[in-house]
Amino acid sequence: MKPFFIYNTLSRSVEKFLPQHPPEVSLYSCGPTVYLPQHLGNLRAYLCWDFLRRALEYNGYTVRHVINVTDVGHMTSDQDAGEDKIEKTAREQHKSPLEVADFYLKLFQDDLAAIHVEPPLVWCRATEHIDAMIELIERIIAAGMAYVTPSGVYFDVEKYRGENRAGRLSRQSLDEQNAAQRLEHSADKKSPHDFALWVLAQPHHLMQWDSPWGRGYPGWHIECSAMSMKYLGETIDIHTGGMDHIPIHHENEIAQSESATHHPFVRYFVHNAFLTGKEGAKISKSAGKFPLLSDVIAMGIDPLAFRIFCMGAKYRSELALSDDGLRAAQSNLDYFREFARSIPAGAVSNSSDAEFSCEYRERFLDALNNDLNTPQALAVALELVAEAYRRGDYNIWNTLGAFDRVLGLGLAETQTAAANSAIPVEIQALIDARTAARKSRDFKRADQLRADLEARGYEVKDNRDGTTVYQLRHA
RNA sequence: GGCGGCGUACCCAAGUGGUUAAGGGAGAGGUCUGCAAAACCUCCAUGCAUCGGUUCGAAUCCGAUCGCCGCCUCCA
Repeated sequence: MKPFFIYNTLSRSVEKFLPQHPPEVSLYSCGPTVYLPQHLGNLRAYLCWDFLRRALEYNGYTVRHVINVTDVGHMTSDQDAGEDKIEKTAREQHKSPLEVADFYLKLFQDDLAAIHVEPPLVWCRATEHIDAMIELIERIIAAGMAYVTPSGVYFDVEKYRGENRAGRLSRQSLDEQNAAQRLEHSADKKSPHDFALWVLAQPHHLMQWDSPWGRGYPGWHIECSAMSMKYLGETIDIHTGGMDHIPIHHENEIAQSESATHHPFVRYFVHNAFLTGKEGAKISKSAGKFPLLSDVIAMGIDPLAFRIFCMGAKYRSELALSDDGLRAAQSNLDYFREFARSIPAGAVSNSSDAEFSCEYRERFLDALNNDLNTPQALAVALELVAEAYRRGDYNIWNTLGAFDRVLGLGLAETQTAAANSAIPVEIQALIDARTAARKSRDFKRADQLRADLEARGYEVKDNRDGTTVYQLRHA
């Protein structure tokens, strides 16, 4: 078994991956706040983690994947009071917070399904884990690392800093962070760096729960700590998230978690770089306009082409969204599918692949295990198919099938659909008529019949050996 | 101001010390074909922002310069 290497933000270096309890791997991904549709940049993040998960599974690991859903406590940064994002949308749309969260979570899950992101073992929602959060906050208070005030329970960052543990992820000392602005509406905080574990005295907040400190709601960071511990244990193998979460969210998660448990919270922190907009600008929800999967589909691009598009760049590199890039990915998708549809039945049932495929298997695994080098893995898969065509030896179906466990393009389904698609009688009649027309060299009529067939969704191709193949489009 | 990242062909993008700088898309030519499609073949960066340096050897390490971007406030 070849070792898997991954970049760990904690050490700022590529490390050999060693889970605590092989072959099991605990994987926690910071999930979205469900108050708006998730844009393509969000989707890229979950594609990155899907590639990670599938690569680990390809290596024989069993992955326990948990994704959280933030449906309370995530504040806007409006200077004034700051409003809960979910509640803000609820007000604007005249819905309840629960309706808003349900609606956008469903939308998100539908998008993930369209790009073949495997569902996690657990989707966990903040509002359904209030008890776990309260318990954890109690542990933090008991450890002397948090204090209760009339406006809320705050984590004592100064005290934590005394233990010389702050800033490990971001490599920034607290003094370097310009936190002056943050004091304004939280005079109870001992230090501007302190962050809320539990918020009190916000009567206008729609979502409130009883707690030992009074009615209120949880701070944003505590949910990830509480839920990852609940489902994956107090030390998890891999925690993923966007680069933007390194300096605040993940620092705080580490601080509060380790204060409570006194042992490491996460072994490998893995962060993805952003998808950038068409002008090289960052895509962000707060900026207002952002591209969605539905925009891609409206361009005539298959959602799975977006999957390939994202596979074409490393998770740690920024990726520039572009129409050309999406179309290039669509070409790749068509190429794989065309191979799957036209592969001879014998090559599908053959259990032993051509010898030349061995080298590709090795290169594919090496690419994945080298810090999840998906662009290289994709290149290997494309080259494998090209070589099969070149040699006229299509006995690579097992290898390609193995690759597709990571590529996630559903090529087996494409093949099955093409093989099982029955040609209706009236279509067969048109085909026969065209064949006859070609034989009598009435090409005008043959071309007319081809156009008819294409209008009905059938693609007509004349192969080298003179036969003609007909297949459903977009199988 | 502080922290961090990036700059590889027309476009996207691998490669981070050592043979001819992956792969895809676009483009050009060709094979096949009645035509087309598909597929395959050939061509497409003596050069990796610029200038220095280290080295037997650098896109890859170091320094400077220019340009772009992110974070430090909600964001994957």
